[in-house]
Amino acid sequence: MPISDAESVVMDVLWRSRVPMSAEDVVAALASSSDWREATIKTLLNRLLGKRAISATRDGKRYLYSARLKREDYVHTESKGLIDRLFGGRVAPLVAHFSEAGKLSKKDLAELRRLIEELDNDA
Amino acid sequence: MPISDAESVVMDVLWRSRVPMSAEDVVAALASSSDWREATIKTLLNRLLGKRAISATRDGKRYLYSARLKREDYVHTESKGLIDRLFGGRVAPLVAHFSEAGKLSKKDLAELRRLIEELDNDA
DNA sequence: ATTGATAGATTACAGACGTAAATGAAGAAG
DNA sequence: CTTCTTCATTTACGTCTGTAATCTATCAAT
Repeated sequence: MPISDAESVVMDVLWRSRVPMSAEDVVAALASSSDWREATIKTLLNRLLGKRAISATRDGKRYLYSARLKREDYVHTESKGLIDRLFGGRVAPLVAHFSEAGKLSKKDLAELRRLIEELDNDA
Repeated sequence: MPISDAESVVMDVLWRSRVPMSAEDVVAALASSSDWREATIKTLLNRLLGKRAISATRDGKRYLYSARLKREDYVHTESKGLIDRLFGGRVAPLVAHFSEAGKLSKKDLAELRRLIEELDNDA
């Protein structure tokens, strides 16, 4: 089952914490960046449980939630999906697209150069 | 308004044709790659009209549809959205991700090398 | 003019999503 | 033991999506 946009925001909170979090913790973590009511966040936690993207272990009265889906896997699925749909499944055309749109920063450029070089050296 | 996945499949057909197409043409173009009923495609065309992503000009009995939203713009919105959400808004980390996952083909590598070189030369 | 075909417009309907309120159960307080 | 509090679970509800069927208007044929 795919993780929805709203759900992924909650996942982000859990991914950032290496420790299991209570619902209250999650609510607190999102207090500044979102204006979701607590009930909304509870719903999202439950849907994520249903999708088995997170797990919950009882801690007395409440539960502690932690990510079960790995961020890397999520990122990969999403990215591959987009690259398959829009760029024929290859990464270079995406980079070319951003290059042509003038959307490659100096930093990007430098990092890409370093990456390529590194790959060339070790292949 | 965002273009949905199903709608984008119809857009693809229109993007590929430099000529306006009738609904029947679109149905024909999708016959092999999808198993949508004609009614479904009509619905999608109408929704795209509603979103003003395509335009229709009467041609006797029927309409001829053509893309109004440019593919480049669509691709850019989608790609930027993903890169912002998952890679801090920069392209290089996405490439790094695929590199680490061992998902950069020889072809990708070569193309990236060429791209970087070209950008270096002209900057 | 009536009838049949055809293309577009309207309606349908279940599931996902964003957003949340209401309810229920279990522990804390008195 | 009864009551309050606090979580979690259930229910809600409008919109969007995927997927179509049906209705309607118009053009062609008789």
